[in-house]
Amino acid sequence: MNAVFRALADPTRREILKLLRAGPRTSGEIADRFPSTWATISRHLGILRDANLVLAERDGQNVRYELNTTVFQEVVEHLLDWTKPARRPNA
Amino acid sequence: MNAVFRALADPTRREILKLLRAGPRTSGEIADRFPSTWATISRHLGILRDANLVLAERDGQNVRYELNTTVFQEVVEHLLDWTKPARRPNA
DNA sequence: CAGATAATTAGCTAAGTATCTAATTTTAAG
DNA sequence: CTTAAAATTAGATACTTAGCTAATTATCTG
Repeated sequence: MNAVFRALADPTRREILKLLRAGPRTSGEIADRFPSTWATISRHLGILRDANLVLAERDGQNVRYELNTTVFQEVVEHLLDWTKPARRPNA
Repeated sequence: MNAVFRALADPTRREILKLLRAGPRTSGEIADRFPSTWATISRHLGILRDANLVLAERDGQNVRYELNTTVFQEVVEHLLDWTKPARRPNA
């Protein structure tokens, strides 16, 4: 879970995730949309992959990335927990 | 919103938030629970405060910190958006 | 296999951050 | 006003990370 939060801490990576909401994209398609180098974007994608926020699948010469919505759900549940007081009312 | 995600990226800060789920705590009470120095915890609290994840209120010699659940809700809604596909089904 | 395209990895640098100790502020009590 | 307790801020250092260029891997095509 630490990797997830660390991955979400970078604005470029959050933009990548936002882009992927529209559907799977190849590494190159994603890199085209950002001012950074392809290599830099590739590194970001690696971090998102390690955090399991995206899934990667090679398709010939291309690598296709897509959102892993399951992990998002987990993060949301994690945070929702924090909006409620803890079980024991020991405040 | 960037400050919020950056604040959540640190495990110590997430632990502090978890602790505050049980109710408001003073700076000293929080610092006691962690191996780091009081100064370090104070700095973490400042970051959480800047991100609006916690609210601080001075009470005599003490400063009382409490969760700002409103901001948590916002983060959750932010993430929930990402679990659904974007409006235009242009995948 | 050779060449081209897609993508990642390696190595480096600059900027950011977590932590510590020491100094400073703030409030309360004698 | 002086001392003490609570908390933050300042300054320094070690570590991490985002970004670049260059090199490398992987796949396809002729």
